[in-house]
Amino acid sequence: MRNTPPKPRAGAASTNRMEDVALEAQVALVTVSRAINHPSQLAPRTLEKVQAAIQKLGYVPNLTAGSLASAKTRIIAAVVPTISNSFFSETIEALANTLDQHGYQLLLGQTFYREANETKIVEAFLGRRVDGIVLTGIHHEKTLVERLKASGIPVVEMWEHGPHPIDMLVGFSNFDAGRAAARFLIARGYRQLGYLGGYEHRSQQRLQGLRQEAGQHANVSVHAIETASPSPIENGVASLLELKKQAPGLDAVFCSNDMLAASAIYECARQNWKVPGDIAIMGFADLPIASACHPRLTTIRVHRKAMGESTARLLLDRLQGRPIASMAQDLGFDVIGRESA
Amino acid sequence: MRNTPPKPRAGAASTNRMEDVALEAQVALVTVSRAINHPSQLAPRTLEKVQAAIQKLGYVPNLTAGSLASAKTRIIAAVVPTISNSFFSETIEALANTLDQHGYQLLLGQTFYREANETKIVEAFLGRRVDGIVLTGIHHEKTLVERLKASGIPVVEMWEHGPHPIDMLVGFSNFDAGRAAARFLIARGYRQLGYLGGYEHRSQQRLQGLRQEAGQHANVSVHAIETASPSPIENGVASLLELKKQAPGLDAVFCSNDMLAASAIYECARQNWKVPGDIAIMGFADLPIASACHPRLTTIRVHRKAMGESTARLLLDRLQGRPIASMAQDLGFDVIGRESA
DNA sequence: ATGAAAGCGCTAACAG
DNA sequence: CTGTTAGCGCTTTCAT
Repeated sequence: MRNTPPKPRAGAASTNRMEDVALEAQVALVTVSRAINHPSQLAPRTLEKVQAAIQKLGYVPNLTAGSLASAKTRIIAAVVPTISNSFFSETIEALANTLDQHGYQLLLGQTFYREANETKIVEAFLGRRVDGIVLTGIHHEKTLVERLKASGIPVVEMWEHGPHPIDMLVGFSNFDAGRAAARFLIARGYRQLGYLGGYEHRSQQRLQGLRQEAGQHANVSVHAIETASPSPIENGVASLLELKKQAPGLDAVFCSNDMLAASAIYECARQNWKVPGDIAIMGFADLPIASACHPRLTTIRVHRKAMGESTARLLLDRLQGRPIASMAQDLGFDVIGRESA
Repeated sequence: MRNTPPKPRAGAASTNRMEDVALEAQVALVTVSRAINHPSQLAPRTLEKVQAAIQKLGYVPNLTAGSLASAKTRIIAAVVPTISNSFFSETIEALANTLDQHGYQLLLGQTFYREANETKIVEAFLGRRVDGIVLTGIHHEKTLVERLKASGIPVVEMWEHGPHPIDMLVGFSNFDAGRAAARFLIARGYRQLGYLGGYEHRSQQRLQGLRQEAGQHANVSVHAIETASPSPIENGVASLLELKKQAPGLDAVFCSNDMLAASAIYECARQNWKVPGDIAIMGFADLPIASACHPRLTTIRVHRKAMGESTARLLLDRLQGRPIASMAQDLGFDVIGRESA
């Protein structure tokens, strides 16, 4: 049935091509293309004919070919430390979902908290000529930043906030979140603050914030233990005990993650420490578990879903040539006072 | 510097092309291609020359073009209900990581527990000519199954087990897991079993298993409440209270998810119910929180990471023409007896 | 070991 | 509104 059946090459697909549809519908190949991509440009009757042919042949357009011809892939790549952390999985979920609704798809990369991985992964994504790139945080290898800036490809950095984005930015200040936590705890009368968190960059920023705010108050001290993993649970609980041993007067602990905080609350129960009587616990993120805890967890809510959605919208606006309202969006955070602190 | 600088088309990339590298290295274009894809076929000196040129120009091969020419995309698509659920995020994490190590990348789709979404998403993936597809579960729309079978594309279904896979299968029997939970609870002396879980298909299978095992014992009853969402926390806790009201003699509850179980344990503390004295709680999955709980959570461990890795390996073996040891892998599960039941 | 030629399946420009 | 022509940048035969 083929028009020109030349010696079929190795990679030759056994699938129907646009030409087959054109033949079937008795129109030119380009008309089929238009029926798919710009249906409004066609006469209703022509459109129908083509659609019928597509239907009949079960034709599925080859987007790879389309991408090559149009220099647009309709793929967005996102790089996060790991999707096992609810922090990022919910943002990615929202991002992918929003993109999907507009015909874009998400290619996923994970760094496992290694900067060098990030550079390598993005390199691979650039090779795929993705239409946009989403990065976690604002700290990247210098070569990566340069490459990205040179490429002119839309980039969104998320989950942090800072003065010199590569391109666009959607996040919040982790430092300020740490300060807010300190302010909250201090206002509630706690004086010996502890910090439980990993070595991850954003956690560290929150710790800095905590320290700086605490430093502005007499009689307020900060005790921190970094656990070995970036967002730990088991280690975290061990660290709580260690922390309490080092600073017996510890009266409140700010955890870098609600899951860690939830585990800490369990550990306090195990130790027979009253929360918040003997020790107050504050979390971070406002994950679902935070409101299920007993006592309910005081925490800092960050807008995980909104970050994903805003990131998607920014990218879509840019790709579709719409004006960008604000290149750097600070979505902030909310201190949620519950029972645990 | 271009060889033939014709009127630059719209989508014309400003990037270096293979030809630019060839010019720079004074070799034929195809030699550059080989330097990248089959370096062993080249004379060492030629290879060096080309690599130097690539380096000098900062050349990044266009994988879209390569994909079109070779009919291979090196992209694997995976569809899960949602990555917000740790169940799937850890499997996807392992999958993506393993694929990445072999030069494959992951395109992510989420159904949000709607079968129809799955069909639509996979359709889009097929348009991208992905090299393989990963599906969650063994229940799909009929049209999807047919399309997939007809396409001949490698498919792995995961997180369940059953007799008629579309192609390959990596998972475990949720039904058997439910039975195992019942057997465990009954052996520990519990008689009025409760079930807390969502309407999700795999949860339902576990409930069926629980019921069927319970049915084989006199004096053992099962009380179930389905919560409104597929894997709920807040509702789940409310349901626990409801369940206990309906069946005051309830002595053990099997939760469809460790997070739900952890929340249930918190709720019991709030109600002043001793766990496991007044009520035993059993979870599912063995998430990190399970071993941090107080009391530590008795649960069923499933091999989330291993499922992702096996899925990747199966796909890679198939794509690279290696023989497939077993097309359907049952990775099983382990009952982990801790303190809560 | 290297090269020349011929597409992969589609979209964009330019007519008509 | 529809068609013709010319590639997108790469990989694959097939030849040397």
